[in-house]
Amino acid sequence: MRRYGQYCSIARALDVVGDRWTLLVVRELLLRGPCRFTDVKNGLPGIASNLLSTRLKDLEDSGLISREHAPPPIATTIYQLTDNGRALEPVLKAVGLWGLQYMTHERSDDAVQAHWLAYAPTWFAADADPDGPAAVIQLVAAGAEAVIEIGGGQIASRVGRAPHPDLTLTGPPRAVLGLLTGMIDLNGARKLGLTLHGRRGVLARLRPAANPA
Amino acid sequence: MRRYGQYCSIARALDVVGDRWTLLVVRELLLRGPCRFTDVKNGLPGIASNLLSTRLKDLEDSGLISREHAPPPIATTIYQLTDNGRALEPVLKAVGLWGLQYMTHERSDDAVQAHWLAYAPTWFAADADPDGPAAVIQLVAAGAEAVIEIGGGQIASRVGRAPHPDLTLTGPPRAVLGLLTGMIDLNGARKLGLTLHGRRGVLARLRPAANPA
DNA sequence: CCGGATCCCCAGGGATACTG
DNA sequence: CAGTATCCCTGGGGATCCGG
Repeated sequence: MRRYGQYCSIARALDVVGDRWTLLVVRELLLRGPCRFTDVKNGLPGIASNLLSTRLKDLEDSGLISREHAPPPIATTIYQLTDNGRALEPVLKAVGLWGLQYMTHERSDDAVQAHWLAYAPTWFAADADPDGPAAVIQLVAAGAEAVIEIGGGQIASRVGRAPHPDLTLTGPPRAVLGLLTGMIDLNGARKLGLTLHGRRGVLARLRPAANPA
Repeated sequence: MRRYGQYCSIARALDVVGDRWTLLVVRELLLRGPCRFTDVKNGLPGIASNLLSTRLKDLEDSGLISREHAPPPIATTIYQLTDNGRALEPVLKAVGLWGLQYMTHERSDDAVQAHWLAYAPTWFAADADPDGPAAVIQLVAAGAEAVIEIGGGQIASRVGRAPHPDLTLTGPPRAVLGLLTGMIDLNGARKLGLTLHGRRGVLARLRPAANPA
């Protein structure tokens, strides 16, 4: 990792996480939680395995992730973020919010993962009914699945499938994301190919909160 | 600029501003306001002129900066951020806040600019006395000068010198930054070589605000 | 199959020189 | 002053191979 050599907080931060792929590795570990080398690699389509290897090593040296050798019968290495690694979440949030403007068009050769889409609402939306019952939205896009969990004033996302979701969204990534972020209304999303199963009133729980400056 | 090819807001953002030096170019234009090629270059010690040239071109193509040919007698090109470029400020703020942890030690070969130090308090501090009189702190570090202006609940920073500052801070960068951010108290900063001229009560106006999640 | 290591190749970045 | 042009070199992409 080449350094900028500037006594500036921003430059110092970029010395650590400014290399190519580094922030995306953090994104995957943040969204997936502790996981294996291959899981991280699957979440980063396009990365070369040797590069992921060196990135994980660098991140460990920087104290942003820790590696743990799980004992048999698992017998594999588990990677997870440290507290300082998780402290990068505000950075991912700010970057993600700014990047939303570039999501209005989908490229045909883009890779898509459902949990990338599920992550977006957590940046700027707040639970509009904090005292309401817990609600679960299931996302199915591009063959992958992710879950948005709403309750107690919080919005969280995770990889996987929920047993009994209140609402299931299926369709092209652009339609799913557009509806979740409010960039596209329900009619528009339907026209783009979105399918809804369940109580669509749950969507009202995702209300954009004031964007912190 | 190589693309990640992922339909993810974070990856899309990094496609635009993830290249080396790019965010630091934005930092300079944000802190300096509209300025010339050489001004930007002076604010980015270590960058090669050809690289700055291509970065400015890329940023213009992306719509983050605009270039303006000033008429004679100036007869030079002025670069400045567009609204979308300025919209990156929350990103710089999040990155800068996270990077503060790496500022506790100074490297001997680090470049320093006073306005980098002056920028930090604007990230997490709020004017503790919004109804109080406007106050000005002059920074002098590493031969350069920057100003922090406090008033009306806002904290702002800029390059240069103020005519009648309420307080002037002089000394090694680490001491100046440490005092401004609260990482070092007054006694500690003095021991590191900090000199204060004027009303040091002004420092109480810089009170850390709640860190937005 | 998992978790890498090794090799080759090329584009992007760094240093310097040069020009309108 | 405001950039281009040039050369060199490293870091990253891609494929393949290897030990557990």
